[in-house]
Amino acid sequence: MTANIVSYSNKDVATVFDAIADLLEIDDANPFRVRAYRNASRTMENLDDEALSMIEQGRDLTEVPGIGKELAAKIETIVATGTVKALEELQQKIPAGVVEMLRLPGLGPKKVKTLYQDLGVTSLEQLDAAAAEGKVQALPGMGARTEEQIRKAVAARVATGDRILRAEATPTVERVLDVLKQAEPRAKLTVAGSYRRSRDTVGDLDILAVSKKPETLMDAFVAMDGVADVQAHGSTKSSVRLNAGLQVDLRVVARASFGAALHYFTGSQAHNVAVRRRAQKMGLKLNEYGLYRGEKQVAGATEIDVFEALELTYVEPELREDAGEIDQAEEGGLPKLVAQKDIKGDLHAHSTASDGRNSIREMATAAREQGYTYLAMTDHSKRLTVANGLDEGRIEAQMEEIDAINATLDDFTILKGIETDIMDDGSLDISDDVLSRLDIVVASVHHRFKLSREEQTERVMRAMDNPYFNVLGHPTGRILLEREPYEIDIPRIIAHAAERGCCLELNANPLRLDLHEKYCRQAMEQGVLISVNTDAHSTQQFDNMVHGIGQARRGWLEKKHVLNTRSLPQLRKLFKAMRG
DNA sequence: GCCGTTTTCGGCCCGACTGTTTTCAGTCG
Repeated sequence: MTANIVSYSNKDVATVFDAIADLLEIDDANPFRVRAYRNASRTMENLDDEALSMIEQGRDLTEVPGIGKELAAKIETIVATGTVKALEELQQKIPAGVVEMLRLPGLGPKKVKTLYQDLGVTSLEQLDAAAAEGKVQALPGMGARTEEQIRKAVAARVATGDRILRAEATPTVERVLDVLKQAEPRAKLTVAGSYRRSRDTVGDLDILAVSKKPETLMDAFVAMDGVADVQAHGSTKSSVRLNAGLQVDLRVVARASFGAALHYFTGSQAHNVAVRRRAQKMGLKLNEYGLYRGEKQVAGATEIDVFEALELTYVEPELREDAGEIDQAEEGGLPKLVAQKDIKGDLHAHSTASDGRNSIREMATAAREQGYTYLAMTDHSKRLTVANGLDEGRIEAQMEEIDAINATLDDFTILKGIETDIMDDGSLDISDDVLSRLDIVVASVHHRFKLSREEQTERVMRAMDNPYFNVLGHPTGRILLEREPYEIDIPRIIAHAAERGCCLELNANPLRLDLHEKYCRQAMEQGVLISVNTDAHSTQQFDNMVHGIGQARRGWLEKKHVLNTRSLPQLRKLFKAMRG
């Protein structure tokens, strides 16, 4: 046995395939070959089973849709070595910095190739310098405008990253809709794109409008405050980049096309491709103006019409990722997704006792205003000294305080809880005696993020074995755009939770949205309940539930799959069973 | 590179806007 057994995950395979696709594009390969790699990358990322274990079990990778003989062989090589010859050869041919240029808006594979081959540019810095010196406009197919665009794009790239939190984009969405509404009060306005699909982060914003005066809307749009750069300004489509770096697209269509346009503009691209292919097979053509048989529009005014004409039930935006939703829609088997109104209470919240901003009573009042019937107070426990975590004595005092407040409430209940720390060895940092007297125990990892996958997984599984353990808090510890999840085998955790009968949290904090949708779906399939909690540290943060619900819906969860859609008596019964 | 109730070869979603062109390629979503 060697000391360092390294294996590579589906995620690594996806990364390699994407890199190959980028390089192939620049190398002027067959676009459909490029697409095959892109599709395979997406497929691998969403695949439930790890390729490595599939291979070990002797399963045939070509059974996975979009994976043929060639790609299956490459996957085998990648999971063993982390790379593959095809990638290495392309990397020899094309330097890494060239790929980075591909990410700039306005630059695609053809121009990047020209810049690289004719000017020898291999980094953003070199590109900017070449543009500054006027070398770019001398190239075939490029002019002064291209050069100017490149300089702006490089500056914007340096200033801002790629994507922003969905929650962070919300004020911009509201502001843009407001500007457009004022310009043309009769316009029908909708936000589409990944924002409408409730993705955790968004790369740009897509606004759709129905209006008889498209020019009025377009003019107001490109002239609005905060526009740094107008990238396109047409009669039905415009595109701007805001000062903050975010790109916003506006599309205007006629009423008869609204549904088709909304569907098209909502995406995802992969979903659109799959639906259009279905239309094609039925002898129809789907575009943003409608669904057509020859010249005749057969649907398009509403999304429901379009789906119906394609013999599909309505697909909620959150499910439109080409992840099996089309097959299910054909069979009428799509889930009835959980909604905010189904939530009866929040099971993870903090007060001033640890690091929260509001008292228990204030938190309870705010939770009640959300329409909830219960709230679990789960302050931090003693190991987390920076958050003024509670020891056993303070927990007992808090239990008494909660009893006293509950005595004054008639239609609302505060549950006694704790967010206990999972220690290095998988024990919990509060004694079983005290845990046994609480209504709910949320347990979380707050330190030692760098353990190996095996160690971290074992640690958390041991914590779950504690008889008073109810919910695993923010199971992977990810912070969006900031911190990767720690190494942990979530499918194993899910299997263990199924055995043990305990729950996983979907933390609704927009920075976390942890558990990821993919694992929500896996948990659901194995009968593990998900608790959608805000982890509120102030009364305002109860509003974060909407983000958690969005992620839950992306994870195909129905009301019955979510712990805190249960009434209080049902909840108590479940907790009792967990301890039984 | 994948895929097949029209095909094992020849297809592979579809259209708007821009810039550099004189009729269209490139890019984007």
